[in-house]
Amino acid sequence: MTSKQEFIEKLRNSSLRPTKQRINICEVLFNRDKTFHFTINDLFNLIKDKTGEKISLATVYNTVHAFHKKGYLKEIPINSNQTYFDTNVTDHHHFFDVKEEKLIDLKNEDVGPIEIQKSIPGKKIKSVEVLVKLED
Amino acid sequence: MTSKQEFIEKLRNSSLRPTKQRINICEVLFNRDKTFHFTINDLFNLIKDKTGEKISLATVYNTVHAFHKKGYLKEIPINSNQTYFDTNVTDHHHFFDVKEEKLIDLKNEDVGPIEIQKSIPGKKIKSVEVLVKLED
DNA sequence: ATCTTCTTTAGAATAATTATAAACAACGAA
DNA sequence: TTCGTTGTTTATAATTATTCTAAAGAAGAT
Repeated sequence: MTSKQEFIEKLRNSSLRPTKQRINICEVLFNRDKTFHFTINDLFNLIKDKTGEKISLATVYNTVHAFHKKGYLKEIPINSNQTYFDTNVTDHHHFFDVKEEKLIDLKNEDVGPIEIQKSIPGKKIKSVEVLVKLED
Repeated sequence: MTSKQEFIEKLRNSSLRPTKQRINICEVLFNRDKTFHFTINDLFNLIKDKTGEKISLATVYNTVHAFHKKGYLKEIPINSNQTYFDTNVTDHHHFFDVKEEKLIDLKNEDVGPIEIQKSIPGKKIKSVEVLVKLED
């Protein structure tokens, strides 16, 4: 359980003004034990349900993008009609159950180290992500 | 160089009627040495340029989806505004240049072996794909 | 307090994709 | 070949996720 005050500090330290909306989003996203996969729409509905306060969809987009940019959220690379985000920003990978359209976390120790032996001049590696598709 | 006749047979064998449009798409997609990454829009423009015949965007969508379903195309799992497809349906990995929105193939030997040490009961691994995002 | 800057917001704009339904083309049987 | 059936193409409309806009509001600094 993280206190509201800690979220406020975290936001300030990130040059993000601690608004009511951002604090609410923090509570929904980061007051959790387990990692959390979500879409913008999931989050939008959860905020209404959990905080009882209304928020604009645009603000959810703005905030998620801001958090993503600051490295507090990670985008999960799967093709879907909606973009998925993950509160677990540590290097880790995913199973994707194709039939059930469900994401499952892979702990880092579940996947051996990945060596990339090719490089592109002028570019550096930003992330290395594995998607393991599952079938029955 | 694959002949038009071979495409016609391939289509028939897949219970897809060999229409002029589908054959044109086959020529653009599969008459190649190297693997080919594309979006629907890329393909739509290429068909106009290469065959000189007009085609409806809806037909390109229909056909790409049909080919994907039959396993002749693979969807590349990146989050982008557009969906990318690949004519190389074998397991392989990709660089994605985030700035230029460009995909680059990684040969299998460019990536060390990937060990997945977790399994989900009742499910088996269908594919293991690595996406390496690049930045400047 | 006041001024500046950042943030929220509703709604409009954009853009990829999917749905619709009428015209058309391929197929198979007679 | 001709006819009837079924599958396909097409233009266009509809849908949907996301981004943009510009005005109102809130936070921070002086």
